[in-house]
Amino acid sequence: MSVNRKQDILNAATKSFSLFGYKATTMDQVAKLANVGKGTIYTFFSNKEQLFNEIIMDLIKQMEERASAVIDDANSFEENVHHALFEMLGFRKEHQLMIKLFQEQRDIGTPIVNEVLDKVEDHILSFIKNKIATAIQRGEMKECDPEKFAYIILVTYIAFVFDWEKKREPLSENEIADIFKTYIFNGLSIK
Amino acid sequence: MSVNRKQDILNAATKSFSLFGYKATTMDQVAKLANVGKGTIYTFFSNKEQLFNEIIMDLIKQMEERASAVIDDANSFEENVHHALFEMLGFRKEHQLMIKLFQEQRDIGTPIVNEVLDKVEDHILSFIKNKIATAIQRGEMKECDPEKFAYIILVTYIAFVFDWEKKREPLSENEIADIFKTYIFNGLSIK
DNA sequence: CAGTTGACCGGAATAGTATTTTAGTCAAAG
DNA sequence: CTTTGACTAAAATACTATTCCGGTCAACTG
Repeated sequence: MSVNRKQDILNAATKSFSLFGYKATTMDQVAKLANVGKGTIYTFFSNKEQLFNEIIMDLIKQMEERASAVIDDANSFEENVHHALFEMLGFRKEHQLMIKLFQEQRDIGTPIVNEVLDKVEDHILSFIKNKIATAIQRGEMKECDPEKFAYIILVTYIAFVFDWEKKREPLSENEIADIFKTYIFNGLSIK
Repeated sequence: MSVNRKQDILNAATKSFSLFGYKATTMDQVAKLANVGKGTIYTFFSNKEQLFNEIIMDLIKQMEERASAVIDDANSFEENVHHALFEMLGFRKEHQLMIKLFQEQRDIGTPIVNEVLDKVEDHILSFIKNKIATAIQRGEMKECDPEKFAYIILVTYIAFVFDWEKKREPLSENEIADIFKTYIFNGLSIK
């Protein structure tokens, strides 16, 4: 018997959620994958939803770590935002669990999945908001409402990274960076 | 018997689509509302989808007329875009048929409705694109890619008019105009 | 006896089937 | 000729039977 059954369960559940989504993952499945009895899961997690939430919290933490890792105080605010956002959106685009959850949201609309993806978006938004507020304080950009500006940035990034290419030629990372430089940051940065 | 049965049918169908949506509107229903036999509908329209399309084409025409009506060459490009977009989005928000179709897209996802709403969006996009191209030619704004810029404008407007208020305080028309002035047009207009 | 387990329960989802509805046709009526 | 509504086949819906699954807990184990 493993020494860290809680982690085994988390790993098994993550794998199963990534492979089959939230709805199609059964607790029996997770128990089998984790080599524990089903009852054991309920000694660590009060129910399926809480198990899921714990995994998502960790995922958010990972995203923020990756985004932070890519931010360099030597760079301009604009460059940092771009790198961080690309890191986060790339994460969303590559990470198996995220992909599966987006599918599930589109195809089934499982309420718990909707909730969780909302939470992820909130975290990204407040991450950007903080960066903006800091940049203003440091005098790197003009005064503005960080919440609204963060919203514009996120909405536009999502549009270009995910929606644009549904009906048009996909854009490279550099093209998207250019779009932001030209249309969004252009009037707001202080040179 | 009415002299213009085709128009009667169009009116009846518009009413029914507005009230019940595309899927829940039956051809029997339309026939009854229009006071014609069901067969008569098929002498003017080859099928339900074509009848629907004809109504939508007219709707698009109406939208463009309203948008054009509100554009004044004496005003700045920015003001004109704002007024036109607000007119169009207001139209979408108020027009009974549009409201019903958005509902149907959300709740059922009827493919024909998706198609049609896509077409509406395309028309709005190319409307904005044209305005941008003209503004550039006239030297009212800096050189830029009209397609991408139109996309940014539409995406951001939709986000602030429809999505922002799902989780936040709704914004007034003036606040939204200000947001665009501050964050989007700021760097692009030529004063 | 603390920690673990899987058989078991009830409600929820799904599959299978019967019934109804509806887009489109066409022979008859006007 | 144009108009019509009864008709048809296919699709949608309602209904029922069956399976599935989250969560529990009495029994088991070391």
